[in-house]
Amino acid sequence: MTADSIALFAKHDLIAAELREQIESGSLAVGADLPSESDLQSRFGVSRGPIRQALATLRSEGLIETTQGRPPRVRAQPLVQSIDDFFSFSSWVRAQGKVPGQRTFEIARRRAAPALVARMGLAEGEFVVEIVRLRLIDGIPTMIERSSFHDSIGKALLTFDTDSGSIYEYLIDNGAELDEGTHVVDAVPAAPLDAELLGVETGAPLLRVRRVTRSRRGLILETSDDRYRSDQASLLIQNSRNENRPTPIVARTTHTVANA
Amino acid sequence: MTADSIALFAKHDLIAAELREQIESGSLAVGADLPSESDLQSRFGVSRGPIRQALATLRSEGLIETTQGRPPRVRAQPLVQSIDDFFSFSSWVRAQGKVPGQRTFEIARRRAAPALVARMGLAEGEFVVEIVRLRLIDGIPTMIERSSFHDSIGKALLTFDTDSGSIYEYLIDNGAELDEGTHVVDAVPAAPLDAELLGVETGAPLLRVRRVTRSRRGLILETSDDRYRSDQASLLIQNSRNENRPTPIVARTTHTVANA
DNA sequence: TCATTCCACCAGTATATACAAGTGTGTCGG
DNA sequence: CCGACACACTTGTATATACTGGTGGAATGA
Repeated sequence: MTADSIALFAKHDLIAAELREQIESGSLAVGADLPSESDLQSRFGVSRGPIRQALATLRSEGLIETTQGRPPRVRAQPLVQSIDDFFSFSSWVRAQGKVPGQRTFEIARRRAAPALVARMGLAEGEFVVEIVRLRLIDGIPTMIERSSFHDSIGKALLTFDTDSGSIYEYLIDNGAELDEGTHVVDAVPAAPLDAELLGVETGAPLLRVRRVTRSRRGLILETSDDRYRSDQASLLIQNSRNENRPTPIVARTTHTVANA
Repeated sequence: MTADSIALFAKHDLIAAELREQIESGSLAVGADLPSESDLQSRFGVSRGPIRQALATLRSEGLIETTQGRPPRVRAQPLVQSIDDFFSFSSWVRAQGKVPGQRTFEIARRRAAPALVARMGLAEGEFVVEIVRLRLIDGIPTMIERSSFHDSIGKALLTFDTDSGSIYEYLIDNGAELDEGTHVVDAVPAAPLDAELLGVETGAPLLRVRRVTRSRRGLILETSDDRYRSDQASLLIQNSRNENRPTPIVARTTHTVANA
């Protein structure tokens, strides 16, 4: 996990972080019981509130499961990705111990095409910065990325070496408020150019992820059309009817995960 | 929303349900402020704890967003599907005001093939119940479903009219503990048979969702391989870097949603 | 030996209270 | 007229306490 520079001053965040690290490092084995809430209270020297808040965080991340009457348990398959790993290709690949790569084919600042004007809610004639890149994992072509950035943040990209690394991280570091994203996932046939770059046959099925990224105020800052070689990447969703974990876990995977 | 027979006795659940209904009915408009926590305390006659728990639930569902120092606000695009709508094709289609349909091609009880033995963690020679169905939306072929059920619950299906409706709902009503699911999403070319049934060309890209459904105790009760016509259905994921809403929202959509 | 009962422990829920920290408004002064 | 400040209100965080109901193992009895 990358060091998160977000302030973690609250006790429940510190407690959650410590327990999370123990789980991810294997210090708390899969299936093992966590200390009971009262144990955690005395260990961390806090009251029950922060303990429960920390456990709720881990539960929402799918790392533990809780049952009334029993201590919390470490869940099997503690697959968790940080939100950055979902937004950023580079961060995702590195989190899996592999090496991300990219080859930029085009970066241009131009007036948005009519379809893009509608999709991004722009005024006619507004500029956007468009980038087309091939993304690689350990040198293997994996994804074609076509992004359009709002001019306000896109201009910064014109001076950025888009072959050097993560646009997402660059923008975040420069203060861009890429806050929330909507992703629509479907399957499309590979166009001739995409097929050649990805090393598949024309018409081969690709997993397409179209993303719209908004600022906190709802302004659309980026739209993207990412097409993955489906033998290189897939999407994983874990969800539960159990009221203890009402929200799903979503992650990208580099290959089909074993059915544990 | 279907009437949920799950017990909702806790006050925070009742409060969340009432606020949720006000949001979904439009009684609380998008962007409008919710009453402050102290207002809600006096309105519902409870202390601050259950109020905050209810708000946390709505926040995790993406219905509201909260900021320190300001009352909670109703989020734009309150797209929420119940968990049943994600597990059950029929429930999902009906929730969108459309008519689900199904044509059963095969239902059989047989010894599990070696690959299935491994995938479901069975003993060699164990029986499974396998079902192949074409699923339709308003009469339009949309998905090919190949499911394998653990014998313990599968036997009940042999006396069920699998053309009549939702297997999932039938099993739940009969006490099956289908508790959590893992879905792996990728893209595959249409096999000749699938292509014919779905009305697409052989090799056309299909969105494949492979599901493993487990009981609360981790026993694998069902595995399924669902292949969608990608012009009929797609997957939608909303997530946020904002710490207020750490968990994503996942939903199936019947067509590409407009980029609002 | 084995099933049943009992009980200590545990998480879920709820109340009351307190302080820190962010937001927005209104007032005051230049 | 407008900027700076103060203040009321709000959510975030934390403590202390209490009760309810589920779990699992130990003690009990047939």
